[in-house]
Amino acid sequence: MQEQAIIKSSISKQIAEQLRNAIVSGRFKSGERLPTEDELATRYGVSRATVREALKRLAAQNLVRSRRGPAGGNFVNQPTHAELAESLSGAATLLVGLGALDIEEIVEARRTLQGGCLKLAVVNASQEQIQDVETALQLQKDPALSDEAFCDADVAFHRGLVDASNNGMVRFVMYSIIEALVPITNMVVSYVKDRREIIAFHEGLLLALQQRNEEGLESALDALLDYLMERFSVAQAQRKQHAS
Amino acid sequence: MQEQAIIKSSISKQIAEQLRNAIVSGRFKSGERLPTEDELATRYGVSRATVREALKRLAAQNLVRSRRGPAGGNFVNQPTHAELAESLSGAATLLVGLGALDIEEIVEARRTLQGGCLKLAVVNASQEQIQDVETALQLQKDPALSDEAFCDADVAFHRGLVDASNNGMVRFVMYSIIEALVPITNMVVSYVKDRREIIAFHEGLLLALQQRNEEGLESALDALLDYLMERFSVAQAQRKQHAS
DNA sequence: TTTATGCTATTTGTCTGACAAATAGAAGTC
DNA sequence: GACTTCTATTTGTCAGACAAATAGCATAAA
Repeated sequence: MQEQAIIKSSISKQIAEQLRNAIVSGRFKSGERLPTEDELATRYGVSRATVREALKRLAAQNLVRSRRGPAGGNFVNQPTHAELAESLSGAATLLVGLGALDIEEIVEARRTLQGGCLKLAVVNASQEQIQDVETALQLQKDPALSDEAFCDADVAFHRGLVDASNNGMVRFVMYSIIEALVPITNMVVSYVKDRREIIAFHEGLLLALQQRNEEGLESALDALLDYLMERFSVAQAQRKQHAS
Repeated sequence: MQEQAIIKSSISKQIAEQLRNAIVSGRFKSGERLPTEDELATRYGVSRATVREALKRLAAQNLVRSRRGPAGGNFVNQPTHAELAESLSGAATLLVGLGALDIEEIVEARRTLQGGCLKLAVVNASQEQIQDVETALQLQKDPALSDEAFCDADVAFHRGLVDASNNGMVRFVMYSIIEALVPITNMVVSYVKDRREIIAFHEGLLLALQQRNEEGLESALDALLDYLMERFSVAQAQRKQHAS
């Protein structure tokens, strides 16, 4: 006898909750196919439209994927690291966009948490991971890159750096900070046309990682953050002037 | 001339993207009302059902809230800290539930990142925040608490600790780790019936915070994690035995 | 035998139109 | 003035339909 309580939220939301619980608790395993929408509809005694709204809620959380066709359906999605990073970065950019986080806070957070992360990296980084970082840096060096592509490459570089920590949770967490920093990099890159300095910092980081030199890594990253903050305030001032 | 590319994703997903961008970029301000579903439908040239699926995707991210009635509609939602924490914890528990993160990783992440966080806390914690931590601990001491309530109080205590860092981004990030640790605490609490040890560790943490003793904080937290890990492996072994 | 082609059934994606439910505001009533 | 009632607006849900993708099978061609 479960107390189903008097529920005030919409049916589609409740169904989304139930399905979500079923997935998280393992009643539907990863990769498995959910019942068809029609069947869910009859099972819950609602229309397909309602079921679909529930499924779309889950899809927004990358919990289900859907495919059409006879072998299609709604599948429990094992979120890839990329998708996780995407949803995290979504949350982070949202916070920045809504002004719930300010730039100083984000930079401070990065400074605060990077130490431990880098410590892990120098211990755990595999040769392959170091190679990945190097590759990312090479890509970033291409002068033909648009500003946007340069920033993407920048994100890839920093992600590579935290990937080297070889810890999924740390990665999960640091990705969101990296993403939150994107607006800064963006502004600096587009106002300060010179990319060489950023590249130089990155080369320093890579070198220190290759030498497994923790202190070098920390000071290089600190210097990069100093540089970004300084240029950022300049760019911000310029933009303010333009606006006036 | 924008290259609109050949788009392969569903219309409702695209609309969700567009609305999301409009919100994040500030074209719809926080608290503002979006156009009615009917209007969005005609504006995008799709049916209301499609618009609704898009809106439900956003609702799942706590980006919009909806109310019925003449003064109702879909509103841009400034996510509260609680809602953010909720969606983060959702992501974290999901990861743990799906087995994408294992316990050792999470504990290692906590060890890795706590240092910086505590450093901030000893510097920035306000009297009020210290008081909040103390209150949370008092609540946790109530022997009448159910196991579940005890774990909730545990989460509240640790959240209070990271709140003391006074940095929104750090908080955002550490909340997810705290949440990911819940399954451990849960298991330890329900198998090892003695709560006094956990409470004792927490008292040590509180005291060190009050004294703004960073090293004390770190070692206390380390000890707590050691304790949890040890009890956790015991509990896990017991459970395995039961299962066999 | 192998490859190519088309058919068919299944499932999600979208549309249409309708009604139910909530509710803010106006109008009417005492 | 306080209360009730009515009305218009908007989201929530429903039912049924068709479009689009696609896996599997049958068939035809090489």
